[in-house]
Amino acid sequence: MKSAQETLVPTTPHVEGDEDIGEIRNIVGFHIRLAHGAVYRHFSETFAALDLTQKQVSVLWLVDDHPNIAQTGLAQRMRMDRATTMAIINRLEGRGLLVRGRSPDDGRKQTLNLTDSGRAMLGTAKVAIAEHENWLKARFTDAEVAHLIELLTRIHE
Amino acid sequence: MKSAQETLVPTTPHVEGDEDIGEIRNIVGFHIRLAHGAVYRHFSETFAALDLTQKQVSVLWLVDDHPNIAQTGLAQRMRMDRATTMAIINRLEGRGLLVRGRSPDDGRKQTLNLTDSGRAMLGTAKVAIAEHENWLKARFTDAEVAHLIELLTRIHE
DNA sequence: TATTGTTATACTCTATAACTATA
DNA sequence: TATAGTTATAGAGTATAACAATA
Repeated sequence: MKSAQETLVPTTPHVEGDEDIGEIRNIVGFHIRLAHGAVYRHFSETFAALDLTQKQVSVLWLVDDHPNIAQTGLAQRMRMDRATTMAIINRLEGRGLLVRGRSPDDGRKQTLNLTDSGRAMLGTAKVAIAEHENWLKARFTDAEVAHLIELLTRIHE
Repeated sequence: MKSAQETLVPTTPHVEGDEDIGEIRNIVGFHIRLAHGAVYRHFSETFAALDLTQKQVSVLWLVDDHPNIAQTGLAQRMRMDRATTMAIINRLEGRGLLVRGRSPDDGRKQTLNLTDSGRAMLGTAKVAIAEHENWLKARFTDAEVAHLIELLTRIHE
């Protein structure tokens, strides 16, 4: 994309309040936030027609990969708390993309599974994800992609 | 706004629903989202006492680096739209951390500058950011940090 | 007691639309 | 016409607290 000018800010002063942690562009967290925002925006554009968010697609995908998964299992994989997970599940269930069921093993748990409609939606979503990922990966070599994933994994795992 | 579909992909035909784009853990966007979430949560904990968000700290820092910056200039650097920027500025101004002024050059623009209180808060925040960054960087070598920033920059710039 | 699901609540971020003032 | 700021509105994500049912 295009860059904002940046490029400067003369390292500067010794004024009070100077803890000397450097410039904001050297802060890793700042770049993660901006990169996430850029990815989020492109994702939203790509999925506007499907009316699905990142979280919703991830949930559909994970439920498809793990039939009968409980909400807590989903929450762990997504690094979300129960309440946040509930909100997303409610939305997807309301649209008829997945169904809740009773777990035969544990009366406290519920099973989550995709409906036929949900599976069809996931299929379409995966095509859009492939396009989205191509946009994202276009600026990297395969080795760089692998390295980036490895570095990011060290942060969230 | 652009609908996705078509454009691609018959890498694997056959079975319906099989787009064969691999596993979710090979999706770069998935890892960026999880990493961002992990960083966001740690940031929130670190800044709970200061009651500042990532966005708010970034704005304070950028205003300090660019005195008299206009809201639109800030929006460009933060990759936010005007309305989002307004909300953050209003909050910070309400807390007395920055002030709006009239631009002498352009009657449409306003100048943003930190108050003494804002500068003091930024000083404290930078200490907390240093701690937060140390937590984040602990899992990387210096070379890896530099590489990670370089890769992330290619995404958001 | 601990876990799972649930509901209620609240705040932030994000975005769009429409309006005003200025260029 | 275009830009800058503003206001109103809305949806999504995030989180905490409290509760019921089950283990």
